[in-house]
Amino acid sequence: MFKIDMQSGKPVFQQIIDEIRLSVASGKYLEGDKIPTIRELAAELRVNRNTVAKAYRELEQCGLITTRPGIGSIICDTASHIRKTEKKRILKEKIVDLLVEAYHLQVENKELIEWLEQEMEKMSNEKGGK
Amino acid sequence: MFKIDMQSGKPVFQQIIDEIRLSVASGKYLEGDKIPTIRELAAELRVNRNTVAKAYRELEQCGLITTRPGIGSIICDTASHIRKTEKKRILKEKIVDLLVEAYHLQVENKELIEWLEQEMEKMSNEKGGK
Amino acid sequence: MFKIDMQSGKPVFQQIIDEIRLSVASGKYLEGDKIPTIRELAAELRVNRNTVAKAYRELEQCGLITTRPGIGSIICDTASHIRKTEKKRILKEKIVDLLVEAYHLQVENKELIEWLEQEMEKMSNEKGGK
Amino acid sequence: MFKIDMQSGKPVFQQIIDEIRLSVASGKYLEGDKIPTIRELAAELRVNRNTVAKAYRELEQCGLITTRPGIGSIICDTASHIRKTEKKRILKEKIVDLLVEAYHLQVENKELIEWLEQEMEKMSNEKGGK
DNA sequence: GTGGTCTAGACCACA
DNA sequence: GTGGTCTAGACCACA
Repeated sequence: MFKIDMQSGKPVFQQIIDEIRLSVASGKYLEGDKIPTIRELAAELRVNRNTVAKAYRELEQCGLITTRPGIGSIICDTASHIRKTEKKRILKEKIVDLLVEAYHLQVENKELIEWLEQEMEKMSNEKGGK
Repeated sequence: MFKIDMQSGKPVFQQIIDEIRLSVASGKYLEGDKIPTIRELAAELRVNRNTVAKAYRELEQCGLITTRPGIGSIICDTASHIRKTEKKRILKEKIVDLLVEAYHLQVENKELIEWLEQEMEKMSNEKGGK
Repeated sequence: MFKIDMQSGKPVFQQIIDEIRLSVASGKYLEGDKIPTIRELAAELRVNRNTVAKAYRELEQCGLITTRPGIGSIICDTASHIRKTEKKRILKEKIVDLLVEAYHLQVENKELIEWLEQEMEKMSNEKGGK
Repeated sequence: MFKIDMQSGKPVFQQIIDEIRLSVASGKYLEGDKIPTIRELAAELRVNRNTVAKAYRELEQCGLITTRPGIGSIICDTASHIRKTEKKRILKEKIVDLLVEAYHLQVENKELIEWLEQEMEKMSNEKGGK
């Protein structure tokens, strides 16, 4: 599935959240798909069950999955109903971060957009191939 | 100069780092410019001297500023000598983050690129206006 | 374990760094070994937790240990991948220091080498005895 | 004469002390030689006069130079009358430092001794050539 | 006046 | 239980 990077500094529970969100965004998981149980994923990633539980709890709270005790978790909703201005605020913050980093790495705007478009295509291919 | 958001969840020292990196990226600071002393910035932002010192220490360690006891700190190097493959790795990670977020917020690729280009223009204007 | 000398003029955090580097060099710690937690070492040496944390942060930054929140710290890498010329530069500086000191103390070169070899043997004995 | 490295982290006054001690150890200065006045050296190195004054004060206090107001400073004594056990203590500390560093840089004992002997020869040549 | 070191102590996130 | 962040405040070395 995916690997946890213990050296990365990013909290383990956050890595799990990010990976599951990526799986949904790239089409690996579709609405209604079952995802691994907390026990299964904890065993596979060799992390504490509480850590996986925390990740699932947050994913549930933001509406991406539903966890039913005894059954497991399923992807429940890929639609987000946040207002446009809020969306713009969230994404602009990430965009500025990206631009600042690119500036310090001395990467040209043109090249940055190229890489962005490559990743967009890669993602939509993964979805198409499914 | 800028404000610290105590509610944001982002550590104060990290906000300081991000703001100074942004100031360099947007051309507000140029190589050789003096930045506020630790004491000055701490007083202005109303945070502890140690917190500013921590931010400056990290900025120094990654080569953006030089701090000399008894003198203060200056912007010392905006050129980064990281290898191309490494640059690509760093930026692709941030790009994927951005795309995942955009997907979940149901923002079209086209719109995302538009917003990115707006921010690019805004930054280069700030530089030009200097 | 070891003692902190509050009179020595050498900063406490630096003494901690030096002692742990010595422990690794003399074979007391091997790759993968757990070292005391920040809290434990602070209690034992009777210094502030922040001071130990600073020492550990620097040891981590130069790649000798890995610290993980909630877990503790382990020795992670005794191999240094610095280029030969760089190694020579670093050590020659220390060698010149040593020779200047020996000159002013009027210690003969022959005697200095003798003492050096004694220390080398002492260290390798500690490793062998492990 | 020599350069001050403002980036090195070593205090400026300490760099001056080290350089003058080196000059004596390597035979560049002999007993009775005049060294630059505080004003001259401060001008040449482009550092604060107080900083040079501090270095000279410490050199005088440990008996290496004599400063006479209005006249300047001369090298006055290269003989140190410290007891043997004290000498050994001072040098052993520096030797252990050197060995720990060499270990972490993965430099063999044999090679380290080779480099030490090279520096010894270099120094004695400088003296002979005088 | 400047940054560096250190303390005591509070509160938080994570495993 | 572990490390991380932050504060208020003291004292020191250096320029």
